[in-house]
Amino acid sequence: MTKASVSKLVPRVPSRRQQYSQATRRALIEMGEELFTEHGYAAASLDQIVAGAEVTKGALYHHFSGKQALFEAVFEKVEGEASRTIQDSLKGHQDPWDKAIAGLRQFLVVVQQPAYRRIVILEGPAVLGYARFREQEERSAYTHVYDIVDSVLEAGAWELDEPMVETFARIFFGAMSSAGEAVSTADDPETAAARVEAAITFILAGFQALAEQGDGGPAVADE
Amino acid sequence: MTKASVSKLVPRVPSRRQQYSQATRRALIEMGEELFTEHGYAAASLDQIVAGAEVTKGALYHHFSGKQALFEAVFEKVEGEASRTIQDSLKGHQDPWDKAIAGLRQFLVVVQQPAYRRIVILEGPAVLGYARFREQEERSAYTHVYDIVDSVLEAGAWELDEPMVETFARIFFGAMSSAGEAVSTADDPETAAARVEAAITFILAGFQALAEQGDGGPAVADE
DNA sequence: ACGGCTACATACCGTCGGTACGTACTCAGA
DNA sequence: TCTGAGTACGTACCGACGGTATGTAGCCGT
Repeated sequence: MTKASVSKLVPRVPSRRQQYSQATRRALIEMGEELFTEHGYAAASLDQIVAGAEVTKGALYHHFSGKQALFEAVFEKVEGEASRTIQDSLKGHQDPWDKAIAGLRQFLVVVQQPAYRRIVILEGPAVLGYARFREQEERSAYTHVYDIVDSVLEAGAWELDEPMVETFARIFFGAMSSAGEAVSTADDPETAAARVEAAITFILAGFQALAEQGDGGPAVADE
Repeated sequence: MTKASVSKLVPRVPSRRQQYSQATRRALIEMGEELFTEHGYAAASLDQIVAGAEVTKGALYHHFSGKQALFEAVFEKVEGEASRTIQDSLKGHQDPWDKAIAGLRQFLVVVQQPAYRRIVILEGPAVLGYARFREQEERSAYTHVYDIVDSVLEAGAWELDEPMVETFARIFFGAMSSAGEAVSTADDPETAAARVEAAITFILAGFQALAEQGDGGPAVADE
């Protein structure tokens, strides 16, 4: 085995040069997050960002292929952090309904963070385009929603195929994004969040009621 | 009464000059709709738009204060047309549940139109900002959703205050926007739409089940 | 020790949104 | 009918911004 192949298998201490490089990269992403959050994608200029990170455009274009690539890196960071806090909130819950409520609560917290609102929800789709936006989403926040919805539907003992679960997951994800946005812009976010929780709980209670009365589950109408 | 005041009270035939002016204004909005839909807000340049409308930037800036104002005019047109078709679809239905399904169906049709998807759903919030976006929305599509949700909840005989209805309306609006987007990007939009309809119908059935078993309705938890 | 390559910095370009200003044409009033 | 004023544009230009081409200092393996 050659030395080169070894260096790819065992974790290596990054050289000082590499450490510095990673530091400037992080600085760019952090300034990007800050300025994109504050001013939005279009209004945040690269000159501002590189000035804030105390580097030049040369550095930026060395690390990223352009403005959109920087935004994507920022997006990944914000989305990843949010996803992680949601995932954490699910631990310690076994009952699907409890998990659903716990995840909902944490999501309502996340969605009030300015960076998440602006970068992920508001400008993410428009800047990245739906395709890339969903690609990113599927690997993080949406996954949790899907899992939760899947558990809840399974608890109802309905036998649904994957696309149907997917449909429910999309619906709930959209519902919660919209609700979250309403919460974060409300005069009193706390009671607004409580209302959303009540509404979702009510919808879930409807599921339970249907399960108890032996409903056959959602049926796709024939054309 | 002076002649001037009369001219403001009775509808007047617009002068030839005014007619021409309105024609160029419409031409600008139409080209804006076309290019914003095809390339997106940022990538559609004013030069392209005025060239397509066969006028110059002078004309554009005479009618609109800038690019964003033009977009807003386009937004209003697209949103207004969509809203009207939804409103039409509600006629002839009395039962709240029927109205809900009819409205949902038409919304799923509307949301597959490229102009509505791109301009209203995808880029609307980012370009106009949440505040103005919601302002526009409240006057059109969202209003129908609110009315339908209100009817459905009233049919359930729950006594909900206005903010609670508002919360449900937001949730359903978000759910349907997201679902609609999923439908329009699906390989087979028709069956995808059928799935969404089944899912929403199922949720509404849950409401009915709760109503029948005398559920007290959604309750906001105390802190 | 040294050649090469990484990680930037500098200078510059084209495009785009926006503005300032000029002008032809319309239309109400004398 | 003539006229003056205002509307509805057209033309020329500007600054800012994203992106590129090129130069270079310093680390790093050999």
